[in-house]
Amino acid sequence: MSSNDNASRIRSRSFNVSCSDCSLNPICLPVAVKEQQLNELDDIIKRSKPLKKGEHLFRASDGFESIYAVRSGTIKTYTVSEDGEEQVTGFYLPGEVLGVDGICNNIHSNSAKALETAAICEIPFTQLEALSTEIPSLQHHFFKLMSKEIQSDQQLLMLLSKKTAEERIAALLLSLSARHSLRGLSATGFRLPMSRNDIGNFLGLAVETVSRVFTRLQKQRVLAVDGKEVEILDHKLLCAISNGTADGMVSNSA
Amino acid sequence: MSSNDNASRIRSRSFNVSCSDCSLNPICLPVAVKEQQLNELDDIIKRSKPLKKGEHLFRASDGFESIYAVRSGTIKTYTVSEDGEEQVTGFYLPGEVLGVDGICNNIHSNSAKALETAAICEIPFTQLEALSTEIPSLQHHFFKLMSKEIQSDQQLLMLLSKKTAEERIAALLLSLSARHSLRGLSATGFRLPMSRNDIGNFLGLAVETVSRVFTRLQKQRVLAVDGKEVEILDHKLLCAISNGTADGMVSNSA
DNA sequence: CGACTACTTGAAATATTTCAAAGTGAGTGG
DNA sequence: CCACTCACTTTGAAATATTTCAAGTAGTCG
Repeated sequence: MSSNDNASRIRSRSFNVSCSDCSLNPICLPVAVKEQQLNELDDIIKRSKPLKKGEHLFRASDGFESIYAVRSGTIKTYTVSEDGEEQVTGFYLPGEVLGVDGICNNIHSNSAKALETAAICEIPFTQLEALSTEIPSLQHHFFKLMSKEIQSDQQLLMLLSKKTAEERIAALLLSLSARHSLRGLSATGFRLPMSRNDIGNFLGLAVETVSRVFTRLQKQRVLAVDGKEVEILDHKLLCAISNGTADGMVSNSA
Repeated sequence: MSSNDNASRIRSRSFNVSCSDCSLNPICLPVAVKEQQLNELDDIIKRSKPLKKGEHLFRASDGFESIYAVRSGTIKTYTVSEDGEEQVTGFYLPGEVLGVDGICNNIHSNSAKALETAAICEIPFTQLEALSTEIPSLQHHFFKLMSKEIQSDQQLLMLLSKKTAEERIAALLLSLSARHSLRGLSATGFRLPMSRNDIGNFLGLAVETVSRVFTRLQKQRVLAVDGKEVEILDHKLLCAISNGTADGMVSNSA
């Protein structure tokens, strides 16, 4: 609808928002750092001009230098297999950190691309490591952050190997919903920044299947979909679908 | 064949092998620690009596206290979804470290079970963190280790969403082969410590499919399989199969 | 406005699952 | 030491969800 919905457009000045002024600071790296040490973190963070839609933040096989926190917009990460197949490995919303896959070999194993205009904070890893030895809570936060990445990958594994198309899509929508909610945004209505293709790729489904599932979920009155705009009409049922308790709707209230 | 192949049997004394005496030290945590500091690492490691086949090292929802390094044997990790479905998330060979998934919520999200008698080093995480702030190379190693876990999960993702049954199994066999090789063991002949069921579960396939694929690969002379014993007869072809370059065998020598 | 890409829908093709049953192996107890 | 049981594995045939192929529609951008 609103052709002017550049909510995520970055005003030029905002390049230099410091962590202490950033609205994401309660869910981003700063959570791990005390007020007085925030400057130290702030000092190593580089904020360059926003990425435009389709631009790469880094590419697989690039040398690993930094990790990145999303300030606005959405980033998708993906790997390309030897035979050229693309696999989307994640979608990163504001406040989320990406690039940690590069640590183990000093080379990025994913590429990262902006799905829409995106402002990014770059955090040189060597400096972050140094800072982490000084600020144990930052070190700890980092361990947690990587652990969380592992967990979310593993949840996705479960999704891909066990679930039907409906379940996978329900799970993705619920994940996005929860993450929006964490950011103080609507948990029920939001815009999918990625294409159907990306969704299918991420979930291991053909585009056509994604499309069909959206249609089915609309017929069931679980969703209202209008292009990229999604509204969750029946959150409970969507949960049920996501964990295979659908149809009969055992409705184990909890 | 050899009914006495208890290569992995632990002699009672070996409970207390220190890191400096452990044959795995070039591939395990000690790689990150200088000779003189090895004692400090050694001091926080607990070595209890070996797990017997089927015993749990920890269970999902257990409080997270420690991470674990496998000294001998094989550990499988798995999660259980709300609806009770099990998903195998990994197999851990000697020298590999597991349990890091628990860091982010202070609760293990996986269960870990011995597939055969297994000796384990337990490393209390709080102490490891403290030590990591003192030994930057240890901190770095840890970041690497977790990063590697992320990468391997992501490779598995690719496997599950893109690949055929043949490709998945080829990839698993190649992974095991490479890891054996890294430990100085045969890359071509080894024993699968896990059941066909575990393989199928891990790869997102029905047991029957796993069985059928093994049979097919044998007919193609790629493998010789005798129960849990596997021999890779045609490594090159197995690689080709694993990345979808099979049949026509484009044989892009490299 | 036209060209392009993204999305949707239908019908046929297919790989894998599911169901069913038989074969194999290891471990236990007589 | 053999027989019995139980769990694991293999194999076949039918069922099924998803993919693939094909075509049409909608939305976007120059």
